[in-house]
Amino acid sequence: MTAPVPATTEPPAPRRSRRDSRRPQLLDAAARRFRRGGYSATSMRDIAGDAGMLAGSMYHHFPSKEDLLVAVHEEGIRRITKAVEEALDGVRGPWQRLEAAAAAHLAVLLDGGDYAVVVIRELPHESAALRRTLAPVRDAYEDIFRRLVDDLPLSAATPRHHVRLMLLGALNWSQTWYRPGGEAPEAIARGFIRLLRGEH
Amino acid sequence: MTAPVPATTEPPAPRRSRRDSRRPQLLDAAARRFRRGGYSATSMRDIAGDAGMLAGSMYHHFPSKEDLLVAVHEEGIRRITKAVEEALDGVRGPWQRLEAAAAAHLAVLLDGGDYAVVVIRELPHESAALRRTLAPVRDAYEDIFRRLVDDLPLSAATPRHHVRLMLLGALNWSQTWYRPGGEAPEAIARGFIRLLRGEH
DNA sequence: GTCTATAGCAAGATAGAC
DNA sequence: GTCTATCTTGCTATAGAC
Repeated sequence: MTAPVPATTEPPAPRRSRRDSRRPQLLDAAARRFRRGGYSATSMRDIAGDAGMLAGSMYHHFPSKEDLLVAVHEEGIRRITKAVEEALDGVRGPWQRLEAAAAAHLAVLLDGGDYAVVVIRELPHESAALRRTLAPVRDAYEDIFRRLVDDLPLSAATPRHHVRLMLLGALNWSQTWYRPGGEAPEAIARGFIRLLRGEH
Repeated sequence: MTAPVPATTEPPAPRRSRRDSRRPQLLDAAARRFRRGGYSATSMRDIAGDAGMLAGSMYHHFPSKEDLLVAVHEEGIRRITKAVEEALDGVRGPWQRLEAAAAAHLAVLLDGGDYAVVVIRELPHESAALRRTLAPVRDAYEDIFRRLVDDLPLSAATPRHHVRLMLLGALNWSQTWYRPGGEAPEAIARGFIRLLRGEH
């Protein structure tokens, strides 16, 4: 038996019932549907059907459709934050760090599945719960990029918020034109950073 | 009386009944609602109410909700194309032309009302009719920027599609963070173009 | 934990009076 | 051209059997 050590990694993880085994599948199905059709156009029947159950059964796992959206958002932000922080680990040089973060952001957004796309595209105007609960978490994520841009060696006259907004806008918009099999996320990120550095 | 000259400007304009006077108001209301709440979450009753009529009455003007969305898109693309072409008129110098187009695009998107926002954000995954009918028109609009980027004096090694995608992505994404009263669209466009030119 | 069954409601759309 | 009234369908969510 493992002694009750003070856990530093792996936070307590909200205690749910012993075997809420279908919850991840429901969340996956929801993320996929929300991505493809949007939140409003997706029905609980759609999601339940994808997970192999009937609509009524979902309410054992999630109390409402809105809670489902919040859960997808939480998971999406968790994944994208983790990916970016891991990509930054050990990288030195301000431009190199910005490029690493951009590449990781893009990789999760374009190849990392449905959660991140929902976070980026399904804006919180859908739900008041989303705004209240998740706006701070989103802001915390954007702060990573704010700090990376602050570290760049730019002239004092260059408005740094333009750099951040331009890069994040270009990255986030990419999910509208990207098609799997095209240019790799790392290549796109490298290209965008090169342009920002004025190399052309 | 005007003789039936072969019209070159002002295309025939789909003949509707003599006094379809409420149609513009309905279209305005729809654009506003689609922008704020999204297409799926907006009901015909919402739109009709905003225009001061009941839901059933709308069907005298538009045969379906989807037709309403298509009409909003058409009008939005028309406005944004017109604004950019007018902004380009008489401007010389490849970077100056790109900046003028970017500023006009941004001005319509941020201060120009609801139509353009719907065009940009309410992507055609909503409706098969949108994809078929309007994808070519959207592509034609993007071609304006493709040509402007082709005219830039860049080294042969610079991938020009990165320039176009980065700029349009940054511009289109701006409607997620822009707040009226902040930096003017022209200033944002100028800042983005300066970054692309490598001036920092 | 999933099912059947259904309550309760709002949606898009139509018919016909005025 | 707008109204009233309504049809039909689909939705979220709940209750209770198994």
